Amino acid sequence: MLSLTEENYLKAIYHLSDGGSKAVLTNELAEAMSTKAASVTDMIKKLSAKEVITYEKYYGVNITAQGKSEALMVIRKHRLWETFLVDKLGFAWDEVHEVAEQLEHINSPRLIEKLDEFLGYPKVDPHGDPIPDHKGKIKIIPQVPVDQLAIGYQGKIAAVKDSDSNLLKYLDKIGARPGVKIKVLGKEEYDDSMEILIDDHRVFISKAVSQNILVVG
Amino acid sequence: MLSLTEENYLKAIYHLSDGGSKAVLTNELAEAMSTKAASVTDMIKKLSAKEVITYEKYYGVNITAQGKSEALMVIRKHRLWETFLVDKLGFAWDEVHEVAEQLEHINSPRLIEKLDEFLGYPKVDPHGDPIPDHKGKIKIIPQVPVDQLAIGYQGKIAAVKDSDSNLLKYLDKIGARPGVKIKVLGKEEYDDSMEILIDDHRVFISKAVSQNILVVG
DNA sequence: GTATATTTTTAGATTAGTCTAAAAAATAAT
DNA sequence: ATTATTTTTTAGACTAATCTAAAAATATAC
Ligand SMILES: [Mn+2]
Ligand SMILES: [Mn+2]
Ligand SMILES: [Mn+2]
Ligand SMILES: [Mn+2]
Repeated sequence: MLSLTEENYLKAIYHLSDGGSKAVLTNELAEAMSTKAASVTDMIKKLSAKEVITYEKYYGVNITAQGKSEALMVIRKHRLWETFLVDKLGFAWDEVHEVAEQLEHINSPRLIEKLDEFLGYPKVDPHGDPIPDHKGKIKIIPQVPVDQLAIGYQGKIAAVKDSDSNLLKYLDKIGARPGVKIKVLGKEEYDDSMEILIDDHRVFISKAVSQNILVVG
Repeated sequence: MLSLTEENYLKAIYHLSDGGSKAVLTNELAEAMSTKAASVTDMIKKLSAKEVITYEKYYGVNITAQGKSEALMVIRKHRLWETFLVDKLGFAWDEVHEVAEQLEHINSPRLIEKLDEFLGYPKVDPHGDPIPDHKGKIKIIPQVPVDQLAIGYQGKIAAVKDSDSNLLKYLDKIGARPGVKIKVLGKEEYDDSMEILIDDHRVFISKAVSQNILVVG
């Protein structure tokens, strides 16, 4: 059984390791958790005692199969609750992340199964992120940020980064939502800004924005 | 700002004091919180520092106006979530209390207002308990437990105690739900059991049961 | 009205999560 | 191959919430 804080650490480790494919360093975890390296060292000792990660001194942490499964359950809850807030309660997509950060820690398997059913077993959350199923299986779609695309690329927006409310408000304003058509028209070498077509609408976006829009790779 | 534990203590104080109308003793609070008197004394000091209760050594605690308002907000959330679980997710009424104990601590005023709207501004929860409105106003209906009724009493079930799952399953089986007609036919002096009519259905109930069915006083 | 029993409070410890400051290990630079 | 820098770990301390055991206050009994 993991505490709320342990769940948050584990989720961060899952994300920073790209789903378990690489080791996570103490400092990047400290950065992600807005805490100090010393606190991270303490916590990773506890998490490795609980066998959700493995830990080699000075070389970072790796998530175990069990840890991955627990992290995916928290992510499942987070994304189901975000979907509920948008689809059923009429929240805007920029208002849900903070509340979901709380709701993801509610412990009731029955609640999550019922919620999933109530929502019609959604495959993705309001930001385009895939929702793990009740077995913890997640369909990882390889996603590429728009700033890495070549001129002339045509495709569809797969997802957007969901943690910054102001970014989401802006993306909504320019119509950059999952599923919408996108085409790269030009790149400005000077400041890495881009000219793109969103649903046949021409817009100029800064690098800070292009990094946060993801298309299918 | 109150911690989760502080919220739980305050809620217990509100209930034990009958909504603020009498003082609560250390030991009854310890009993209600399944903890030790020493822990209660510590917590009481913190709560009175936060001015949600007043505390006189050896004479128990009283809830302040601010404390009452905060307790009512937690109760509002608890009962709205219970209503959501039953009405929208299809939970049985004996399955919701434990989950609501967790959900009641989610902090998001917007979430609660949206949830209230989504549920159609319900007046009572699945167990017949009144739901405080967004101002914290609660319609206190004076309720009397069935074991205190005289033979011949006729009326309607107002509410049932909601914390024991087995009791609720049994009440459901005999049809004892809020709003259902009830009539007292007889009382057995020997064991305080009663013969009652529930929706024109004759049943015998023990004292343990009759204490947990409430009618309008 | 003194003795006994009950209730409540204090004292001292424990655990989870966090912090700052200092030591140790690993990496980079001369 | 030393020295310097960066990263990570340890050491020691703090807060919230809990506990047991002992002391103090209140209530009850004779
Ligand atoms: Mn989110
Ligand atoms: Mn999301
Ligand atoms: Mn309840
Ligand atoms: Mn209830």
